[in-house]
Amino acid sequence: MTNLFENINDKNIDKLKRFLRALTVNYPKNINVLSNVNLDNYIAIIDKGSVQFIYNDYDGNKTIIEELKEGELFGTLLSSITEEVDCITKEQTQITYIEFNDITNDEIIKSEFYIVFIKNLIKLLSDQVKNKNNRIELLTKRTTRDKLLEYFRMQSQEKGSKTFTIPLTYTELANYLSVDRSAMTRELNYLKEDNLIKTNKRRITLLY
Amino acid sequence: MTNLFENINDKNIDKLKRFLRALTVNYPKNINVLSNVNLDNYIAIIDKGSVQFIYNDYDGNKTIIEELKEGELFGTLLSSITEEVDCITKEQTQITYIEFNDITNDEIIKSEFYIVFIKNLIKLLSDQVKNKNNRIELLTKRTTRDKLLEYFRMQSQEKGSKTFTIPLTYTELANYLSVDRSAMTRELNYLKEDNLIKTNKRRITLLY
DNA sequence: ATATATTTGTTGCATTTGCAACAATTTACA
DNA sequence: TGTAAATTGTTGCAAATGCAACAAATATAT
Repeated sequence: MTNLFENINDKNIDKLKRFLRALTVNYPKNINVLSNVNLDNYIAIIDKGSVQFIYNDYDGNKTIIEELKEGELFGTLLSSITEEVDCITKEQTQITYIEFNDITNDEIIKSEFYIVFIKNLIKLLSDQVKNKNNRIELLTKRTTRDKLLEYFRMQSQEKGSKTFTIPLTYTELANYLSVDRSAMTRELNYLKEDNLIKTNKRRITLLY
Repeated sequence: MTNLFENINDKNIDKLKRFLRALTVNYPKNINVLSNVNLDNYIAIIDKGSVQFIYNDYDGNKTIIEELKEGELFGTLLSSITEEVDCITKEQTQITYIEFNDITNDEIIKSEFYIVFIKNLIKLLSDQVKNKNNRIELLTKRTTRDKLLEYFRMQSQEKGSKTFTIPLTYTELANYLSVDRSAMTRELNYLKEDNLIKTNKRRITLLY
């Protein structure tokens, strides 16, 4: 995974951040991040840790919209951040905020590492689109079975093996695929009965 | 909608494209675009027209994955473009291809409109993420009813009115929401019975 | 203008799925 | 280490939805 400051040495990272007027904040676990942010049009990068975006229903229900990990982006530029959405740190988390307009401010564009930075940023944004495309591909499958099989196919391809360990808990996976967890467990059992997969905890083997 | 060459005059656009070694191609209707592309790691921008990405099933079924219009992006950088996917022009369409590495080639970074171009590109990519996020928000709704209501809410907000005309045919909408079209029609009827909406062709009025 | 293609409307039926309500197991942490 | 919290497993049931197979209405092309 590329990070925003890939191929820039530590000294220059500090300089770069100063030029960008970037704001880097360290949060403890379980902090509502958005409540502290007073920026206008910004991109936020998760340097370390992870956050959950939680949608608060009109009648008090909470839905996890997404979970972002190291290297992932959010911000007004990328998503409609509304009143109803909280962004909660899942662990100690460091986030860097950059104002959109500062991406091309006078100071930064003259620096010798600007090009590298821009390339990193574009790469990160592209990866973000790629991730979303993958999730959309899963979500558009009509049945839980197809969602699971497609997810396993992707994992298998990524890991280069018919056997792999999924990087999510089953609860998180159900959320990611947007299906009921218990119904998903049921479908996993059917897949096993049909000899399409074998599982051991979160270790999956494709049998076809 | 921002376009890649926003705020750059026509003369400079030509220069910019030359510097970027950008390839601009005009396609007639119903052409398979990807079959002609011989680039490595690229971003493609739809300058004019529209395309459909179509997934070809192992047993001959076709599914429309997505439809991209003017200003939207695709390419190896943004999506896994595989054997099974075709990209078909829906009308006469102009597409510009840019190699990722050329985004920061020596010639281009010295030009006076580079900054504008970079900002446009980042804006376009961000918009792309935003679009995907919106679609994901819809797709994660568990019922057709909720998908429709959320879609209408978004449209209503965007248009700033309780009455608006949806920019898709109902067939396309069903595809976008990934639900069966006939089941969607049924649900639309329920929504009308429940006095939540009124429709006239593709003109929707929210009654709440 | 007319034939052809596309979109829309409708309905029965089988299947899938969400939901609820548990128990059992595993993990986190004070 | 012990207790609380989170995750996983299971199942009955009602509701939602995909699918198929049409007819009707629009739109598109020659």
